[in-house]
Amino acid sequence: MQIYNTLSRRMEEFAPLEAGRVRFYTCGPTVYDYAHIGNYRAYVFEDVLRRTLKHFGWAVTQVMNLTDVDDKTIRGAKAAGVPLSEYTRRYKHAFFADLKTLNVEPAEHYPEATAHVPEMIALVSALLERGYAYRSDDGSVYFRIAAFPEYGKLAHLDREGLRPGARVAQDEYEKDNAADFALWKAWSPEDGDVAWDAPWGRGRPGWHVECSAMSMKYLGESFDLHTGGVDNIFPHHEDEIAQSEAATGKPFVKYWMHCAHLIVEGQKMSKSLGNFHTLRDVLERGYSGREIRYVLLAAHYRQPLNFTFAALDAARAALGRLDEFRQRVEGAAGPAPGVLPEWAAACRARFDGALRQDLNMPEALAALFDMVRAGHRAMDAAGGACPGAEALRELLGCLDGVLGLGAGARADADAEVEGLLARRRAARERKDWAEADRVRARLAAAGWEVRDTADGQKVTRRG
RNA sequence: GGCGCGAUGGCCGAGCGGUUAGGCAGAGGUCUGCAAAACCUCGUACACCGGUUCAACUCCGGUUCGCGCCUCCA
Repeated sequence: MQIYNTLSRRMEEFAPLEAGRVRFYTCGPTVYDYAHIGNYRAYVFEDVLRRTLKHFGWAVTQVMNLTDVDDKTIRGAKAAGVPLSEYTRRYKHAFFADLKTLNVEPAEHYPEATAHVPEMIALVSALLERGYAYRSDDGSVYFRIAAFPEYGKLAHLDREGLRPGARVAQDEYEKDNAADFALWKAWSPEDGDVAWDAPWGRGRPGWHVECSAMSMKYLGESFDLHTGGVDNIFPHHEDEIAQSEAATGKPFVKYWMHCAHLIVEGQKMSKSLGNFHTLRDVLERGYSGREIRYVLLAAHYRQPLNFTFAALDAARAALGRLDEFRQRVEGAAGPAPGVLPEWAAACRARFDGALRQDLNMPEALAALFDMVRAGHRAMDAAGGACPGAEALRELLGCLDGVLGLGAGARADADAEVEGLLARRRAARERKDWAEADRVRARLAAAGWEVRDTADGQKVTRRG
């Protein structure tokens, strides 16, 4: 498959270092708060990527880190008056619950920063030994970018472009060069009891070194794929490359993929605009994880995505259409395996082709919807019969292995609903349309939609 | 200032040098007791100005507007 590699800024044919297996690292959350839908766009993108790799037959080893020590987590724990680990545990659990809501497949490893400090210390030691890092008077350790000529190759920044910006913290006067970044931060009183002992002093690891140490531990010194949001390109991923390649002398990552941000109702998501949404917020408005997932994956990952509630409504309708088709196929499926109809085979080819083209999900979905139309038409023409329904059902499952949209909630009618349905059936048999419509209205009020089909009444849960 | 991205029909959102993207919403129709679902038909879409070309939404140049990154935000 073709993917767009941020490193080369062009499309490349994807070929993992080891045949048949993809080693893949994903920057995970900093667990200091609930993640927002922008974060989940990245995680859903990575999930679709992971599922696509598996769909094309590669075995996948994916690692997603959990940053559970940094300025924000320390500050949060302090404000809450609880130990750091207790504070972050809550958000770790929330994060995994959210992934489940969005039907994101679990990665193979979720290493926590606080559990890998020895590995980070080893990496920093190697960088010190090789002359790529230096200690400051206060016991911090910095990476010397002047020692790594390729610094800037991912972000395509030259050193001239790295002038000190307004955001450089004032307390970083210890650095030789303003663009040098911290590998190790010396303990300061605000850190409280959050500290580890290193040969050069007490403190805590810098953020970038965490990803280098943990990715290389689980995936090796060189691996295939590293992903994240575009905002991670610089400095985070640039710094990871510098640290890792300086320490090992080997290429760090072969392909880098970054997803664009999302905006909300046409505007940048921000708390002051009141359009900052966590996943929980959106669920509370009555939308399902499945609907949110649909919206997040329906745009190409390298394009900014405009997240709107109108789009969620459209997603609900689109998913309803998919569910309708699936149910019709399942209803038509018999025991004979059958042969996949031609229109379905065409869809499969087009769907796969779209994925191979740098994960073109809009095109893949277009293929799916075209198949839905062709399928209904074929079944209508055949009086409801569907030759090859078994094979078709299997295909739908296969495509959903990539999409992860699953089946709609199949709520079972309870006794009361069954009773109403029986009443309506009787009314219809004696052509008492007024009574039939009254019962339908009652069911609708209870959230059930009735449809009269050739096979009798069918109810579906609405809302 | 540096690097980069975008502008598509009411909304979302692909794409390609010439042939229907797709979804949602809307209009008409078929079917149905009525609905619903499904199917059929319907929108003279590609920011603006030039240029290249037999042909440009698609390539090139410029303009306007918007956006991202330039030290720890997916």
